[in-house]
Amino acid sequence: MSKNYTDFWSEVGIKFFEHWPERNPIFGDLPESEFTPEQSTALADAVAERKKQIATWFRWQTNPLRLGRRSGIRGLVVSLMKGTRAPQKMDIYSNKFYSKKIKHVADEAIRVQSVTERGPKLNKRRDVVRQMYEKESKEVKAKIEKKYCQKQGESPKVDDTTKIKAIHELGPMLDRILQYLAHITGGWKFSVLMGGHDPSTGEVSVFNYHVGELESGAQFDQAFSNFNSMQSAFLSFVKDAIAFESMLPEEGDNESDSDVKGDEDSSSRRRA
DNA sequence: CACAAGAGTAGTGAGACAGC
DNA sequence: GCTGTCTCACTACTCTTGTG
Repeated sequence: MSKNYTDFWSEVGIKFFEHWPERNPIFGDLPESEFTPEQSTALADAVAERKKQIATWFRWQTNPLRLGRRSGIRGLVVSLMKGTRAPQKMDIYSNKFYSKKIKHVADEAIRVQSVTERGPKLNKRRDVVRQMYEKESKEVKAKIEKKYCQKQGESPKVDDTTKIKAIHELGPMLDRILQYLAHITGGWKFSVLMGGHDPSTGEVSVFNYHVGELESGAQFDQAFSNFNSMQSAFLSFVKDAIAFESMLPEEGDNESDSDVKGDEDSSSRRRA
């Protein structure tokens, strides 16, 4: 996945500084030939800093997390595929203690140092969290450490709202995936049967999705005369499978995390 | 094959903004 | 006014690729 971006960043840098020369905001109209060595160094540092900022901005613009927020479909795909980075100890510490004891310290630091920009403010808060965590007692650190270890192997929790949203977006999501698969397989056709408990109705629902059609426009479900009976058989299968699953013992998540809410409740497991 | 370098990802809280 | 989304700068981490 790694690519050589050296030329790209050089080009971006050239274009950017053509439009917005870094020396303008620092030294105004003073020509470069009149710079002192210190000013030249300061300018070089500012340019390097600006390049870093541009790279960060570019990465943010192409960050799937951000893109995922834009549309439900992509967002869902991203949310299904995410998970390569577990929350860090600092994240857990902040999450747990921010409002209780970090916020007022951070606010005070921001006020004293007259930080006004959003970026530097965020950095200050992160800095305060880091410093406070370092000064924390062994007990607190041990707690955070324990939680951190738990989070590493933990699957994301899914509540009913998430499930309903995911079910509603199955069609468009599958469409994107299957269209892509059809493309890279050189035109394979797909028929997907899916079903399960639908929290929005409380019933077991089944859906079908197809890629590929005949000259008449008919997809597999229309082209195959017995498709309805096939779907009925699948519905029965799903119901039986759900009934079987409900007889299995609950998965051990006994080391319950009192902070985690919205866990799947037992009523939603008693399916149709 | 081991290592280094660089690219990509996920997350943080606040504030701005849009839409209802 | 409320709610949800986007943006900001930065870092720790993972993943991929290049090099010796």
